[in-house]
Amino acid sequence: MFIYQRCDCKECKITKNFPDSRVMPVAGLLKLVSVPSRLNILLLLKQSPHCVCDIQSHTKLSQTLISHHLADLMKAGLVAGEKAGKFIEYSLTGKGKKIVANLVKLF
Amino acid sequence: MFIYQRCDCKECKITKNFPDSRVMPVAGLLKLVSVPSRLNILLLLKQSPHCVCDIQSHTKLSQTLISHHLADLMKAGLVAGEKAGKFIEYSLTGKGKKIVANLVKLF
DNA sequence: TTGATATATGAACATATATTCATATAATAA
DNA sequence: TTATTATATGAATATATGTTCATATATCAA
Repeated sequence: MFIYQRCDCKECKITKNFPDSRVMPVAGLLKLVSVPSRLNILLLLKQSPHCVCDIQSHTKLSQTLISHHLADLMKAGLVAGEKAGKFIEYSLTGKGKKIVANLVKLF
Repeated sequence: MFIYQRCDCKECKITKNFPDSRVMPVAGLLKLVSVPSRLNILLLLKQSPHCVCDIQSHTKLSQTLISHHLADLMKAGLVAGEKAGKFIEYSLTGKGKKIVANLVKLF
């Protein structure tokens, strides 16, 4: 077939190295951190743990939006929350730290 | 103010280190690479340069979609195209290589 | 020329999802 | 208890954008 004659990667390793099953989860993570408001929250948590109201005081984001984002980030395993009396301290998980560390290199 | 009393990061370095002007461009890049079809194209180009029809033969993406994505990736400076007769060979730029290299660490 | 291949592009469509709104729960303070 | 603070959550809305469709240009082959 003509097309394959012109193709450089004759063994076509790509689809083996990066099948959909591997690409999709990563794309999901990237989509999660690609939203400015969520990225801001992650950068805040990289500095130190914060409760929702702390995040509010550092940003222009609404309480509701922050809660939603934190829920999403927890579901993805990037963030964990620990109850501290009236507050809930949110912090990066190991996975979250690793990812944010890689992201910061893009700045 | 109450909120600041509870806040761990008293100097509030975050907004200085990561102002919107720095966060937004990165978020834009991340959004670009967070789309599975675009991420697939980048991973293909990481392997070696490809023309549109090569990418088509490696994926299930339509010619039109590939062209649109490549245009977007070029606009962002991640990809460059070089005319080779009837074809156009697309490859990662330096910036593109750097970013894809960091992304691969997330796999 | 004519036909086929390779690619680009603007408009339309479809869909995902960020954000807000209204409201509920839980804990603390008075 | 009541009032206030901290947070969560489902539904509704708003919007961005991925994808397709129709079509145009350019190159090469016959």
